[in-house]
Amino acid sequence: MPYDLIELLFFAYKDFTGDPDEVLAKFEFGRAHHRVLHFVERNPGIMVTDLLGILRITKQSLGRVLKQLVDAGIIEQREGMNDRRQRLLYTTDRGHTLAENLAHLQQKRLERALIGLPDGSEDIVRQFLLQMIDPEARVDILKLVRSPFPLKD
Amino acid sequence: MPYDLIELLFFAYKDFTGDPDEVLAKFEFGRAHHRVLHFVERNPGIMVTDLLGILRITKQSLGRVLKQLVDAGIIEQREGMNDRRQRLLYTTDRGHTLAENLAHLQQKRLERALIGLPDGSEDIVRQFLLQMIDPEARVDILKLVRSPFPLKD
DNA sequence: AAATTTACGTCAGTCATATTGACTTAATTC
DNA sequence: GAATTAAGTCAATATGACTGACGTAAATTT
Repeated sequence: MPYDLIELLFFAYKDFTGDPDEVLAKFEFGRAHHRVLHFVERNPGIMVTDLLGILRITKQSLGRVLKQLVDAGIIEQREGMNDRRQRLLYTTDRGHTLAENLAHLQQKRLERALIGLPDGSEDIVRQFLLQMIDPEARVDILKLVRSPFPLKD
Repeated sequence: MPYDLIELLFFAYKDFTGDPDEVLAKFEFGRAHHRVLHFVERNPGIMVTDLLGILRITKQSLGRVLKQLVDAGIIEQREGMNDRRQRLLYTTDRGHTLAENLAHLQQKRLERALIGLPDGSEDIVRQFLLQMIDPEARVDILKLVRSPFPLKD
């Protein structure tokens, strides 16, 4: 039925990722770096394996991007206290600042998109987006995003 | 403010494009082919130049993908009647069928995502997505998507 | 204590999609 | 006739992903 929503989502997502892209380009980083930075920022001390699981990419794909972020002083690796095989990931101060800047751009766009919509629209959009996700993945993603509202699943 | 929406949108979009990806893989096509096919299907007889404008990619990027679609009998090129320089693009019967299949998958997912939401939610989502798009681009995109509802702006 | 598994990293090669810049051909417009 | 436009092409490059294989150290299981 809703044919136009396909296209609106396509263009909306394009602009949504476009804001960070401009900033990242100055650092010679791409979207892959953004994703890594974002999820490390949101999950300080995350294991490499778990990050791979979230991003659903291979170790090799992550490798290069992560190395560049570490070399640039954006992300820091610390040995696990319990398990010394682990290289737990944290953002540095610089990394934290960059991550906040990027998130801010996207939050601003989301806020602007909600302006003028009826009360409760944010929750409707939240619910909509959750239900766009494969049902099996929703529980895991809900834990990850720590959504501020009770979402009936 | 809404931090979780960033991540929900990320995962939602991933699954949204995931459905077509599986089908396209059987044809040895990728997402680039899908985008071209989609907009040709929706705008039969579109000029190459206009398609480039919609997708915002370069002629060279389009070139390879378009050639593969033409070779596979998915898209057809016809000389413009008024202007013989033009190679107007149309889907073939096969292309039309494939495009419908792919759109259907995405429509189904959108419909499922709207289930259980209050009346009027589809319009709220539509408005939200439109407002996620850069303001300057909205008018052009509205013409393109031919949205079934009057969108205030 | 030995064997297995896990966490992480790396080497090598490949593919898809995009880019920039330069150039050509044919047709249309001024 | 000159300039512009529509489309295509050549060449080189970059990003971000993949597969497959292998290595090392640490933890866990047997």
